[in-house]
Amino acid sequence: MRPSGAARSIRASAPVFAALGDETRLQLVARLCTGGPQSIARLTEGADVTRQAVSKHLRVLEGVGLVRAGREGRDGRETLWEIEPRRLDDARRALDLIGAQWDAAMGRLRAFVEE
Amino acid sequence: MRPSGAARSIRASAPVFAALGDETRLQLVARLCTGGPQSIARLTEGADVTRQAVSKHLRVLEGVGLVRAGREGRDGRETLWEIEPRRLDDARRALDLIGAQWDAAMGRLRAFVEE
DNA sequence: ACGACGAGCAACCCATGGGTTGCATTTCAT
DNA sequence: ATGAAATGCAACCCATGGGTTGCTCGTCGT
Repeated sequence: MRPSGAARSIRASAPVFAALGDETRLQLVARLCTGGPQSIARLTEGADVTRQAVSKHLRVLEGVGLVRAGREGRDGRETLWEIEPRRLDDARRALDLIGAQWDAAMGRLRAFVEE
Repeated sequence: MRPSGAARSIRASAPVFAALGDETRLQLVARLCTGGPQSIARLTEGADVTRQAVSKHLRVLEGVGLVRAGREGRDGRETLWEIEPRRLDDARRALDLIGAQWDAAMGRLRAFVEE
């Protein structure tokens, strides 16, 4: 992959990091991972903010594709939200890419010094 | 590691994600990885913002430990900024942790279904 | 049919954040 | 010594973001 492609791919994942950058939101995705699909009401207990705040955060996470409003549970009034693990992988890959570039740079440096 | 420990560790890395969540900042760390330690002036070319903006962003990155103001170059007036790759690893580990919890949850689900 | 539950919508508050401009400071080159 | 380069500091602007409250709406249980 050409560096410019990598750079584009990295820049593109900034919104995902931004979404993960809020403590409440990060906690939400963590809970959705451990606890599986959950309703807003259930997510609100344990979060120290209002249900509305949780709702907003879910919309943000949905906006960057980290979370999805799944099919409703058997209870018609509640909606179950679930993680979209692929997006999580994307973010991880971006970090891997950056780290790899760094490692490559270190390798070049060592090669240069030992030359 | 107990789940509560993992949760704490995950929450703690929210600021790092927040720092990476800005496109300009993410680009900065990418460039610092590929290009090695660089001065503010050099980083400013190629970034479509003011030198002051770049400076501020570097402070932010420094605040979360993603970047360090290294020893000055041979030119006494310029300061070289370099990546702190350990912090990058921390962030990656946090994502791994979340992903692992998800995978474990999926494993439990499959086990339950196939039971 | 009525009350409780889950959730959406809208308005509002205010702090933070990204960005800029202007000026001061140190260091280097000539 | 004088000017240019690299940076810091400070004030300011304004948009966004996280949070709340109040109300409405659909749905379920009884």
